[in-house]
Parts: sequence; structure tokens; C-alpha cells
Amino acid sequence: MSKRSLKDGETLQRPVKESKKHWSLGLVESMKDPDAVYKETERIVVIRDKYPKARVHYLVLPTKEISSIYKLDKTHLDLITEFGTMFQTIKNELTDVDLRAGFHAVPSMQRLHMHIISKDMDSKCLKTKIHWNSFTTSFFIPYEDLLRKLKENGCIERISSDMHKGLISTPLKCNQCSFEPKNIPQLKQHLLTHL
DNA sequence: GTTCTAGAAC
DNA sequence: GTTCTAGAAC
Repeated sequence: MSKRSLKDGETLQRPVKESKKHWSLGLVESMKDPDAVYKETERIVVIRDKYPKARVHYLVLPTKEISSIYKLDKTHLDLITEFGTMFQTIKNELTDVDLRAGFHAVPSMQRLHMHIISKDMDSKCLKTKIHWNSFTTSFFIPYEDLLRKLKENGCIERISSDMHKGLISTPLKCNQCSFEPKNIPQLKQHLLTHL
């Protein structure tokens, strides 16, 4: 016995499973979206982060399919050097902002991407401890460090699962002073004092 | 990566 | 009672 009668057009079948792209392909989709693209060269694209974690937050990606930093080898040194040139270009254009460039040690989204993010970390999209720690602990691999590792080792070594767990559970600490907030709302309130 | 929300923390 | 965090999402 059905619990209620069906409305016009309604069926007993579940909606046909949408062939929706997996969320981890979101950056690759954004690269095709003219509204998201900030700059473009033959080899790289710069997009605005859809959920910026600071007042300025861009992503630099290769047009070529490279899934993550763990696929890099010495043949990519020119490409990564161009990432650095792009970072310098953007710094020169935004001289009133303190910008950092780097990569997440454990990226969630596909396609190699370098974050260019301002130090303020003032954003409504910054909501969780993982968000915070992914930019303020060694979970964040500065651009120069990654370039050096690639030159010296010819690849980027994965961090251990224990290291990963440790970094994302690091107690909150301000990225501009020694303050240790009790929780995220307190951190966000405190960040305003550094503006 | 985000959204949602149960239940922990206050 | 309200705020906040952390885990599931088929």
C-alpha cells in the first residue's frame, strides 16, 4: 500500500542517476568557466578560488593534465618555474597585499594547483580547523620549497598518514602572532585585529 | 572540496 | 539552551 497518492508527473522510480561529475573535478570545470579565469598563458591558467579562504585567493594550474604534485618530475621544472613567474606578476600587480604561494601536501581536488593567498585569512568561507591548518602549518608547502624539492629529488614525496592526521589536528594558532584561540569563531574575531 | 546535522562542549 | 565541531555523504 502506498502511503499517499502520486501527483501528476510523479513516478515510483527514483530520479535517473545524474551523470554529474565528481566534486574533485571542480577545478578542471572552473578552468573552462570564463567568469572564473583571472589570467591565462599557453601553459597555465589562473582562476579565482570558488570558496576563497582570504581576501585574495587564486589558484594556478597547468592546462595540461597533471593530477597532483605527486605526478611531478624534473621534466616539469620549466612549468613550475612559470608558476613562480606568475606569482611574481600577481604580486607586482597587488603591491598592497601580503601574498603567499604554495601547495597543499594532501590536495582534495584533482589537477595540480598552487594557491596564491593573502595573509589576512579574512573570509566567510574559512570555517573549519582543516581550512586553517591547511594554510598555516607545514600542510602548506611554500612554492620555493616545492621547487627546491623537485630540483633536488626529482619528485615530491608523499607525507605519511600519521603526519597528515597530526597536521590537520594541530591546535589553532594565529598566523600573525602567538595567540592561541579556543575555537574558530574566536580565531576569526582575532584575525580582525591584524587588519 | 562543501553541506548537513547529531551530539559534544560550553 | 545555544554554540561549535566532526563525520557521513551510495
